[in-house]
Amino acid sequence: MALFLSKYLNRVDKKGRVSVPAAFRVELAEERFAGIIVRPSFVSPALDACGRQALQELQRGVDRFNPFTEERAGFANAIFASSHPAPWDGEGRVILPDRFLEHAGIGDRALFVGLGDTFQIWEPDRYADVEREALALARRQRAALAVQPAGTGGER
Amino acid sequence: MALFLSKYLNRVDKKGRVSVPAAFRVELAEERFAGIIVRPSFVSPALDACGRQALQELQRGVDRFNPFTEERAGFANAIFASSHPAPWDGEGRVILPDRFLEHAGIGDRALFVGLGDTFQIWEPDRYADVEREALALARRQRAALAVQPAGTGGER
DNA sequence: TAATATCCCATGATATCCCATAATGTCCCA
DNA sequence: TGGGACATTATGGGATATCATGGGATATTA
Repeated sequence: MALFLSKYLNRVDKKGRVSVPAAFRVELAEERFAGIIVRPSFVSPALDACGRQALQELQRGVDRFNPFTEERAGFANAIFASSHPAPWDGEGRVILPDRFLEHAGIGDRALFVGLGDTFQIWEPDRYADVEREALALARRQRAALAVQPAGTGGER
Repeated sequence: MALFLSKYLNRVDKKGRVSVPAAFRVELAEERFAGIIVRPSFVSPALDACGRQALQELQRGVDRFNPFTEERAGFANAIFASSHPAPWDGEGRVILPDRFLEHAGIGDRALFVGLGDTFQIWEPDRYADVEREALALARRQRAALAVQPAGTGGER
């Protein structure tokens, strides 16, 4: 399974292209689809990204709901309609839709942030604040992480 | 299997033609029938669409009902009788029946919305409301999706 | 034969491909 | 262990292909 680590700051050129960090591309090398799936985060001014397989597994999750129900439609809209496939070119660059750049406030710099099985894309300055808070929270709650027995997890 | 993602806003020209987004056509490239199957959604002012194969799978769902029951007839009518095959031309455009356009309130703009294994076609302004509610639902109920088995998560 | 749909070609905008380059990393061997 | 050769990466830009769109000409159908 993919494991996205560390942070990478890349430029958005005037054609709108950004390099996906080589380390992230390696994690996705097995995928059929040569690129990433991006969507605006529900909760932050940032973009969530992952490989296509991860979304296909979500499809199975949505399939559990009965067809023609509001619940199912709601989730499908939130997940699939807002997710955009961004294939990369020969150099590993993708183009992000304008509406996504606006959501994240991204201009000509994009910060790729590894989050384990997914990663995010941030406007660098905005991320700096969030990171400070995240670290503080992690310090306060570190006990909660330590005690989880191996394997049961599933919850995040 | 086909996976329809993202949203695409296309124009309906005065001949009634609309381009099916290239990304969607790629998902349907394997199908025998070169086009899409469309029907008015029976819950929203929108059109449901998919490839021919997906409809064949719905057929199997309907087959579970006993023949000659009202239930079965009801679904069969709702699904098959109201489904219209729309072949695309050399440029990937289809013509939607007038009564469908009326049902969805579509004038000269059509928004194609990917919903995973199917997609919908909306009048853009009408869809905006749906999207807002879907995102609100997703924020509230994030957990319902994240906990799906296999532990792959992917959602945050 | 009228109305409609299909085919075919043209066009501008946009994305993709391809090549070049500088900077950084990596490797290998003295 | 040092240092030079080589590979990889991020980045830039020009040429090319694709896409959505428009419209005329031809074929279908009622």
